[in-house]
Amino acid sequence: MSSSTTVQAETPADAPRYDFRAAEPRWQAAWNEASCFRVEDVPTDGRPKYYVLEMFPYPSGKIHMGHVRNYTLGDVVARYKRARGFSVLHPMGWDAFGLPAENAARERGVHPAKWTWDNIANMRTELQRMGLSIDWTREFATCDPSYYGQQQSLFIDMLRKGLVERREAYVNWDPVDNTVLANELVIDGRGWRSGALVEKKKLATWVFRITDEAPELLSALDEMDRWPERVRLMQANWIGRSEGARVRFPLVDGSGEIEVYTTRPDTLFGMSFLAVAAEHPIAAAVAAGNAEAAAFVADCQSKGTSEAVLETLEKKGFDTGLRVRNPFNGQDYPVWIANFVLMEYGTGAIFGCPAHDQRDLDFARKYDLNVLPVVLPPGEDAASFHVANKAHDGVGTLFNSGFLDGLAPDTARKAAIAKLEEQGIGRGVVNWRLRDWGVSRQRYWGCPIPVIHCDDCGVVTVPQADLPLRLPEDVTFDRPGNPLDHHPTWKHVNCPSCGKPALRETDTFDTFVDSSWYFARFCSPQADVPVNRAAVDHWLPVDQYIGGIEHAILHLLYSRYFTRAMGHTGHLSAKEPFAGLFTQGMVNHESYKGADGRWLYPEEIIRNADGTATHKDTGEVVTVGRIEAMSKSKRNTIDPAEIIGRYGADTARWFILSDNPPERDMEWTESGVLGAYRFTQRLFRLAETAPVGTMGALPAECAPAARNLRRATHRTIVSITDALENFAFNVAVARVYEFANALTDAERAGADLPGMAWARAEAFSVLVRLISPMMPHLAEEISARLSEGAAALIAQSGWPEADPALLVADSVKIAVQVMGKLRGTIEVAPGAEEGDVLAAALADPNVARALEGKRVVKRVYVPNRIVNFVIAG
RNA sequence: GCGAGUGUGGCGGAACGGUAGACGCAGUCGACUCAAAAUCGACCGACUUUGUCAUGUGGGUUCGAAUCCCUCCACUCGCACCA
Repeated sequence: MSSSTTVQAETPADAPRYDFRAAEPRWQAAWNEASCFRVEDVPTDGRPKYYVLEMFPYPSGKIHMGHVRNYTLGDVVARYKRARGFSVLHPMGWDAFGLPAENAARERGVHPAKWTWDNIANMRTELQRMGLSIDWTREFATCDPSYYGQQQSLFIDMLRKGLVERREAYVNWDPVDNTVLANELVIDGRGWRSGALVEKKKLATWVFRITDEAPELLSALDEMDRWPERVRLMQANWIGRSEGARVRFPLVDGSGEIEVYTTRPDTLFGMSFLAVAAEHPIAAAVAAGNAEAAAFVADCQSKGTSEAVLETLEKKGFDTGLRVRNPFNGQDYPVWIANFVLMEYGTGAIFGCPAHDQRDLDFARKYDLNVLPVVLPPGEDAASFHVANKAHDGVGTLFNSGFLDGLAPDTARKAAIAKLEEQGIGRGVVNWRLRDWGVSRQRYWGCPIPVIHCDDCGVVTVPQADLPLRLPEDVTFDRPGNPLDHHPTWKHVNCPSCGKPALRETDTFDTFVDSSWYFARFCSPQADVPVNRAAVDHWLPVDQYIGGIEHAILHLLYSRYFTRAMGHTGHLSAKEPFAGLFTQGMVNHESYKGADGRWLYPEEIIRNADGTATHKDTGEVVTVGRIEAMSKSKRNTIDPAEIIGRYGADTARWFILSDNPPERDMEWTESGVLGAYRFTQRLFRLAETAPVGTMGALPAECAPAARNLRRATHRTIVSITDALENFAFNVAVARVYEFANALTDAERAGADLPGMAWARAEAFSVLVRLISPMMPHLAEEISARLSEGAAALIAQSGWPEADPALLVADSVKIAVQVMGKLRGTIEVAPGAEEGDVLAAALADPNVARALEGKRVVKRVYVPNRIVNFVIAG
C-alpha cells in the first residue's frame, strides 16, 4: 500500500485479463447443466460414499464472512473427495424457525414467513455466487411444512416410545422474550438472547429424556477420534458424570428424613451440618411456619442463579432448628437452608464436611460450626493436624472415622457405600450434571407440537392424516405472548379420540429440535416419512461436519441424542451423526472509532502509510481499534456479496483459505484480498502463454529445466494432497504459490527447450486440478482454454496422481553438523554410500576447519538428510 | 477455583526429532512509465557478519529439540457454589 490506499479499493485493474464476472456465472451454469453435484438418495453406482456437511445457516438476510469461511472449507473437502472418486453428498438448507422472524414482525409488521422466505431467496443467490458444489435439489427450510410435518411425525414416534414426556416443572422464564429457556440458554442467570434476568416459573412442558442417554453420550466420546479433543472434553464436562452416594438422614423429631447426594461418603464422620436448597420441600415446610425462614427463602429465590455467580463468596444460611441423626456415628446435627445448595443437582440437599470441602468450610467459619478433620494428609500428625481456612481435599488416611480409620479415601468411599447399603440407609449412585431437555416454547414461529389436550382423554396426539399440522398464517403480533395462544380459532379443536371440544397445544418446539435431525433428512429430503431408511443407512454418519465452535455443546449434543432416539424408534441405524467434526475459527476485522467515540464502517476510513487512519469525508483522526469478531454493533463487517462482486468468488475463497490454519481465528484484510485477487490474475496470465492442445507422447529428450518442472509438478501433487487431507488449506495454498513460481522459472529458462512444452502442458493440466477445490471457476476457465474446450469439466475430472519416479531428486543437499551445529552443506546423489557422504562432508572446508585438531568420536549419518560429527572433549 | 489449548521475523504463518523462518502480506531498492497503477527483477530475523545469537522463561532427555519431558510466565477458550 502506497501513500494512501482506501480500504474500499477501486475496482482493480480496469481491464483484467481474467474476466471473472463473465467466467464465474458461466461455469456455475455449466456445472448446473451437467448436474455435477447431484447424487441419488440410494446410489447404486458402487462408489464409496462421502457426506460433507456444513452447519446450515440461519436466514438472517445476508451471508456473512463466517458463512463464506464455513462453506468454502466444506466445498474444498467436497470437491476434493469427489475428484478422489467418492460419491459426495453435499447439501444445503435453512435453519429457518426462530425468534428474529417474530421480532421483525413485531418491529416492522412483516409476516415471519415472508421475512424468512425473502431472506432465504437473497441468501441462496449469494451462496450460489460462491460457486459451491452443492446438490441444490435437496434444499429445504425447517419452516417448510414438508419438513416440520415429518418432525411432528418423528415426535409422535418418540412419544410412543417413551422418549418424551410431559412434565410439570420449574422452568427458566425469560420475562422479556416471554418464553421458556433451556438451562443451556441461561448464561450467568440471564437469557442468552434478551439478557434479561431469568425467573423461575412452574409450567407443564414437553421434555426429551436426554438424561436416559447420558451414559452412552459420554462413553461414545472416547471413540470419536475425528472430533477435536476440546469439543469432546466440553461435552464430557457438560454431561458431568460423578460417582457418589445417596444417604438418608432421619430427622430427630421423627417427622421424616432428608436424602443427600455426596461424592465423599468417606467423610461422613466429619459432618457438622446438613443443608438444603431454598427450593427444597423441607425449606418450604419450615418457611410455612416461620416468617424469618420464609424471608430467607424468598431472598434466595429472588436473587436467582445470577447473584450466586456474582457473589461467589457470600455464603448465607438459615438454621431451621431441625436436627438429623448421622447413621454412622449416631450424633445429631443441625439442618440449615443454604443459598449455595442447588435444588437442580443431586437431591437438593448436602451434608457439610467443612474440613474437606472449601464451600462447607467457608459456611462453617461464617456460622461458627464445628470443623472435624477425618482425612489426615501424608506427613501430618493426627494429634496436631487441624484445618484453618483451607479445606483438605487431597489424599491421606482416614482418622476420627470409626470403622473407616486407616483407609485411603478411595477405599473408604467403597467401604462407606457398602455399609450404607448394608444398613439400608443409602446406596452408591452415579449422578449426572446433564438435565433433561425441555423443548416447549411459547412462540409462533416454530414447529407446532402435534398434541391436543382433552379433559377426558388427556394428551392425544394429532392423527397422522392431519400432519403436517400447519402454523396458521393469520396471526397478530400486537401484544406480548404467544400469537398461537391468542388466535381466535386455531387452538379450539375436537378431541381426535372422543370428539368432545378440546384444546390444541399452542407451544412450539425449541428450534434446536429442528437442527437435531436435518442432516438425516438431507439423505431423502422428499420422503413422505421422516427419513428413508435405505438412504440414511447409506449416507450416515456425516463423514465431515464443519462449523463454529459455538455449537460445541448444545447443537452437537442434541444431534447425538436425536441420532440415538431415532435409532430407538427404528428410523436409522447410525450410532453417531458426525464421524468427523471440524470447528473453524472466526473471521475478525479491525474496528474503527471516530473522535466522538462512535463506531465507523471500514468503508468510511482511509488508512495512511504511517499506520494512522482518517475519515474519508471529514478528515478527522480515527482510532484504529482492536481486531475483533465482525459484528454489526462494532460496524467492522465486510459484506461478502460486495467482495465477490468486486473480486470474484475465487478470490474470496482463495484469501479465506490462505490466511491461516482454518481452526484459528483469521483477520480479514483488504491487502490480503488484493493479494489473492492478483494471484488469480497471475495464474491466468501464466496460462495464456502455455501450450495449447493435446499433449501427445513424452519427448525422448528433456532438458534439465523441463525435468525440474516435471519433478516440481509431481512433488506438488503429493504435497497438496497431503495438505488437503489434513485440513492444512493454508499450506496447500502455499504449495500452489510455489508451483506457480516453478512454472514462471520454467518459462524463463526457455519455453522452447527440449521437452519443455510437454512438461509445461503437464504442469498446467495438473495445476488446474490441484487448484480446483479452492478456485473452481478459474480452474475450469484455464482448463477450457488450454484444451480449446475439448476437456471434460474439471468438476467431473479425477485427482492427479504423482509418478513415484519423479519424486526422487537427481541430487540431495545434506547438512553437515559438528556437535549439532551446522558447518556446511554438501550435495550428493540420493541414496549415496555412507562412506562417500562422510568423505565429502570431511572435505568441506568449513567442516574441516571445525574438526581441525579434534578427535571425532561418533559419526551420525541420516541418509539424504544430515551428517553430524561428535568430537571428544 | 477446575479443565483444555496456544506462545516462531513488522504481520499471517511453514517446518517426518535432522539446514528454523517455506509461502504470502507489508516494506526497501531497481526496471518499465511523462507520471501512477499494474507488471517484472533484487533485497528483506538480530548482531560486534568468514562468525555469533535467535522459536515466551528456566532446566532436562538426545549426536541433534520450535518439535519430547518438567518449572515458571503470558494470553485464549470452556465449565464454574455440581456437594
